[in-house]
Amino acid sequence: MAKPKTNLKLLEQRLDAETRIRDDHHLSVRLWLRLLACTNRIEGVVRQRLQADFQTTLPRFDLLAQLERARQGLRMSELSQRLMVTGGNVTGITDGLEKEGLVVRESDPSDRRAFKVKLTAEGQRQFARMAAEHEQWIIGLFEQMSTKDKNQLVELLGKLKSHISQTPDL
Amino acid sequence: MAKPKTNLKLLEQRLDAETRIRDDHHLSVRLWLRLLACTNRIEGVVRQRLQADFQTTLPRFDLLAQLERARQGLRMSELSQRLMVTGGNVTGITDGLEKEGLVVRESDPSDRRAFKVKLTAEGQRQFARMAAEHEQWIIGLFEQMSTKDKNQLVELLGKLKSHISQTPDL
DNA sequence: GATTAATAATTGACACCTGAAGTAGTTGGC
DNA sequence: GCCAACTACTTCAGGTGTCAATTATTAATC
Repeated sequence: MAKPKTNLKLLEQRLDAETRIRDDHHLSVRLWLRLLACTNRIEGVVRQRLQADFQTTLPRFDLLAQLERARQGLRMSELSQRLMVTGGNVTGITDGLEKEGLVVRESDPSDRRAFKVKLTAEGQRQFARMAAEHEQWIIGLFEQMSTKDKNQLVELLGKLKSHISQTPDL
Repeated sequence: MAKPKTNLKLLEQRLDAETRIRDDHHLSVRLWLRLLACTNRIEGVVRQRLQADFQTTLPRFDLLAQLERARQGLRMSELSQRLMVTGGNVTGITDGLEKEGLVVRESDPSDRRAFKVKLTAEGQRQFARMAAEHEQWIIGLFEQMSTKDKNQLVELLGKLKSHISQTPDL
């Protein structure tokens, strides 16, 4: 095998290209780490305050929020989809909320395998209180960022979301 | 008390202002939900693949990654800070990794309360294999986004991060 | 040098979350 | 009508995460 003659110009171009690619890769990782840091921080604050002010948790709050928007009630499987968690998990959280009287499982006459999960009156009251506070927390966390920057972020994250939703599971 | 004469122009301005504020609040919530959706999606993909390809988990991977960058070893408390999780959690994950032989706790002669946690040779081998794959996953997930957009996102998330890091715990 | 306060790590109780296996009810051919 | 395939939900085991309490050691104060 003959040793190939090196073409400096080409080599330089190739190195530049590789550098660019490597930088771009590095950029992706940096982006991911930053995304994660921001999300974890905000989630942590919200979780702490839910605990401190209302003695409840984020997953419970999220489940109530879904029911609030769907007064006719939701099936366990619908909750599972909307909350993006597994069915087994929804069972557990619903058990807890039902025990606290914030939620009921009503058996669905049209399909005896399924339930309609609904907010109780007490559940509605409690959620309303929490939701108002919760919104203020979110607003507060983002308030130092300009409206322009927020709009840009929403825009860019929208792109990202549509791209990654194409990546298949597994 | 004289009934104030309504100034339509001012009233309109005020309504506009309130609308703007309400929209901005809505914007913050939308931004938060989108941020969360993106992060959860990516994290889910990474978690699934770590499980499928390496029979391991994200927290274990993260802990190994910290040790890889700190060859001299890290204390449990340092791991706790860097991983942004509580000490009790680090104990558990380290227990698992030690049982699998990827990590060792070396007692620190300068402070008999503390350990230096270090990667074993096997730990280094396994992590190297995983890290290479992992980087490709991240690159793949972001590859449809332009370098310009990625740079902008990193930028904006940087701002967000610095703002929210000012929010005090509790 | 003895007491007190602070620090490093572990433990235990509880909540989440997943994936796989199990139960009960529905549905679509045949 | 019957049965196989599917669907709704629960259960269980295992890993992750928190907080509060505990143990062991070190540091600080007197």
